[in-house]
Amino acid sequence: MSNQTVGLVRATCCSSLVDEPLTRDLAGDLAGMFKALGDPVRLRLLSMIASYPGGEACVCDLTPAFDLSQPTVSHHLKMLREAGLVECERRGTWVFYWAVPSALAQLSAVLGPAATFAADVCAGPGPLARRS
Amino acid sequence: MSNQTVGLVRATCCSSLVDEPLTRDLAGDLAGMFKALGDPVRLRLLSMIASYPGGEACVCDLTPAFDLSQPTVSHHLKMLREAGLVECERRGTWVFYWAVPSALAQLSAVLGPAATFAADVCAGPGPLARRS
DNA sequence: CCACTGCATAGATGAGTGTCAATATCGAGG
DNA sequence: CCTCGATATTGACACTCATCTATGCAGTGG
Repeated sequence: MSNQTVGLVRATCCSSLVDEPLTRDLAGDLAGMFKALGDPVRLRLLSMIASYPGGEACVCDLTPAFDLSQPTVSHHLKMLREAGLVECERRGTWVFYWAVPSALAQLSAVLGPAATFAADVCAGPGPLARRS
Repeated sequence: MSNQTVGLVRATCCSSLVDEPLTRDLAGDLAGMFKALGDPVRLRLLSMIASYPGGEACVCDLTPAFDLSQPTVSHHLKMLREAGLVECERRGTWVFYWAVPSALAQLSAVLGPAATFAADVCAGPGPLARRS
């Protein structure tokens, strides 16, 4: 529903932390994605994938960048995949991964309004009204 | 330090997933915050706090909303606090929590560009070039 | 057909996490 | 002071997770 701002992807309509408390279901879905990002290795993996020329990267390019065994990296990629943050495709011997824009946009949109809203209302961190 | 854009807090300048691979340090910091959001209870807590009138909420308002013991809710609030996502203050008998805008803005900023970038380059999810 | 390379899966293990009951702490009010 | 209500802390326990080694599976190329 509702018109989407051109050039700015709004995954699910207007869902934000500040508009109203998240429903149990939505919170569960979002938490699943955030949890996938809650590991330095996975965050770097996603960043490497997204920043690779063409927006996709081969596993053979990612694995050597970590001091981890190949199965461990493969495991983290699987977590990102199951969270819906990346997708992959086999091309001959190699497997290529790319980020899922809509998923990242949804997460960004959930946090964005909360940040700007709070920044508007109160200048800087801290409570707005100090009723003793 | 460093000047902040008025009305829109940009925690660390222009850091995004797609610009370049995240450094080990930054990935660690960000992952710590994402991990804190990687639990449905904490996500709902943050949402309830941020969406409360005035942008802050008393613990006594939050606890009854969950089918969890009071210590458990207190534990989750501590996690959010240690991640830098919320701050709190005691007022008499009660303790009030509010969200930290700059932290949420930083997380949103890290994901946002990645989403719009990828959305621009390739229409919809999927690899851009299919070189067999 | 066979060996080799790239990647995923399986099983094991130590560290971390979410939850609770019990207890401590902190302010308010009599 | 002494008690009471509101939060935080502690300690315990089951469960999840990050990591490894070993193994399996899919393409490639001789």
